[in-house]
Amino acid sequence: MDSSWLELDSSLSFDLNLNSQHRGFLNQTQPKEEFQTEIVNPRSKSPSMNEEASLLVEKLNRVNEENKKLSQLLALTCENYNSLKTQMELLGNKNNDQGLVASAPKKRKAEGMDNNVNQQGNSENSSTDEEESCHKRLKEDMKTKISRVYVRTNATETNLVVKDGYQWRKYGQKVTRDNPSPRAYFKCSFAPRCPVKKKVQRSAEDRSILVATYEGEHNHPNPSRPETSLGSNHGVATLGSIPCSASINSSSSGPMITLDLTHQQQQQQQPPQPGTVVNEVKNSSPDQVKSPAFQQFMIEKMASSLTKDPTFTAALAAAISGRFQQQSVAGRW
DNA sequence: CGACTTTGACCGGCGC
DNA sequence: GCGCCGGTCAAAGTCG
Repeated sequence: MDSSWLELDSSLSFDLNLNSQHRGFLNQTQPKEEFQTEIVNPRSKSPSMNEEASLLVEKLNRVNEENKKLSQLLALTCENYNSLKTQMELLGNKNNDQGLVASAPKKRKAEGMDNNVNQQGNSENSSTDEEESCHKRLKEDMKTKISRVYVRTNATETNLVVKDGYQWRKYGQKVTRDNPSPRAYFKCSFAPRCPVKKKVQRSAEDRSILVATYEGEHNHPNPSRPETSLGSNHGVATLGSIPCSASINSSSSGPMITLDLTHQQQQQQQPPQPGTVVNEVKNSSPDQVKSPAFQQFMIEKMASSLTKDPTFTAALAAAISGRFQQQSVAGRW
């Protein structure tokens, strides 16, 4: 179990569950079949429109299939996570019972390392690799708060700029092995002692998506962020006790719904992401956020809050109808 | 002229 | 020990 696995897990859980919840939301108001026929019927006037409609239905079914597959993958991933977590807890308890903490990897220097772990590390080599990587990850989590933001941009653009309201100074750029796009390194330059760093790189899978990785916490307020600077179709909702922001954007690839579950956190340390189309943030420190139970709770809260929020439903309806209008206009030309 | 960007060099961790 | 790789430094270049 390494951090990349967890990142995948958390991103999947947000995106996919959101998807399934959207499906659920749509199903609540209109069963899927009806939803589809509503799309089809107005277009049954001409054969070409019929064709187009059936293509759309086909496409919709394909997407639904894909969502199902991904949901299954997510379930499997959560299952794996659960079992690993249980194992880790068992190992942790075992170590606590013995008054031991797993020894830190020998090769690593004690950079920002938890003193307890460092001091108690001893010559005993009983810990497994898995254990070591778990502890390494935990230490890293303690050391820095890491969050990721995905921003859709023009794939042809070459600049690696993610506008988030903070001032950044670029101090390096590298081409990494796993991604042909260069990775840019930024430091927060607004406050002289601000420790926050940012890495920006285009996604290897989708070059139109910029992946910004934030490390650390700003020790100053966002210089350019008025509290109400959310975009026109950006709204702030509360999922139970969990504040978040939601926005609907019409991009070239269609209306996309953004849920920012870190709104509360961002008010303190992370900037908002105006224009963000896909915004997933992994705050790795609280264990509870990672737990499947918590994620399930979040999903349920999200679903109920979204379906109850008239602003959201209106915006969603507008985005969907806008998309259909776009397609029917495009189909005519 | 100062602030910022670019880019090759350098450093340290890690795997073999 | 060696080489690879990600991250950082710092001199040179660019821009307003």
